[in-house]
Amino acid sequence: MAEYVIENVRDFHPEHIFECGQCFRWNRQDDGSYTGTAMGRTVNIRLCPEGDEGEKTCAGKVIIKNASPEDYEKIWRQYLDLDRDYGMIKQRLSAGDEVMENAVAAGRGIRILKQDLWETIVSFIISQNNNIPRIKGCIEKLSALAGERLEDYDGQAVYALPTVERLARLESDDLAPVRLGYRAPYLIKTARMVAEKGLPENYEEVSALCGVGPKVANCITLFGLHDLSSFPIDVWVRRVMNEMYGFEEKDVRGMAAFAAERFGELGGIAQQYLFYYIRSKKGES
DNA sequence: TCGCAGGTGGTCG
DNA sequence: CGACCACCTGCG
Repeated sequence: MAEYVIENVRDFHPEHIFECGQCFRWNRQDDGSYTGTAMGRTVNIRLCPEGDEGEKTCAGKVIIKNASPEDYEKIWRQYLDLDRDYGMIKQRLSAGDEVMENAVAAGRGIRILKQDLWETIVSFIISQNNNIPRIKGCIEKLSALAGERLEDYDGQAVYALPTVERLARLESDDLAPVRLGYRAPYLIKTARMVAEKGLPENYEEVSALCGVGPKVANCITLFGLHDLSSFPIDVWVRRVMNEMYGFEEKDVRGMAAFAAERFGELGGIAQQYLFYYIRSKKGES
């Protein structure tokens, strides 16, 4: 199987990237690498740390299994956001902010993936009031039920997420095997809205979709529209803001205003460090 | 058993 | 507006 090797990558760690809550179709392998499907392709991604500081700074070679040089230039370079200087971003976020300094140290290899807009819409509608293993299961089942079959990987059948058109023609009952619960009608309604009016282009249009409130809308603008200033506030971020920045648990307005003021255009990236940080701390206890 | 998991839509006052 | 509250589902 073809491998593509990227030399001298910095600030990149598969575990941080694929476990920081931005995506649901990447799965950890025994060797610490991640296998996943995006943009119609299935690949495996791993980091080989290099140098004395390699492990600490997340620097080294990134190896993409099942990718050609053309795939890399056309897909993965953008998808993995490899042209952005995260070292600089981390420095700016950490300056004068001890909480963020620790968060950045915990999730130092995070990068914000440039995901497909429709995929983020479907994924984050499913994510509401739900847990990550079940979200992943739902997305897999939904793809197997109504998605296009892609090239097999490792002898396994792989399916794309259902298209807007396909989903728009289905009824909620058709999705019963996916076990989406009350989210099934949200998904169908949203697919019909998008089939009718096209994909949303800003926060307001994203918010108009069915099953999309402020939290999911911010996830979609951040991960699907690549607006890095978006700052999704979920239970975990509320927890960090409460425990580390001293906000009242329910003061979401105050948290949003603080994030806009403190993190500005980097709000979304800051959110990912905070999310990864608090979740990794919880895993320790 | 029952609360919880990356919230939202509907319905009150 | 803002504060409730029901809601599919599966797991500990």
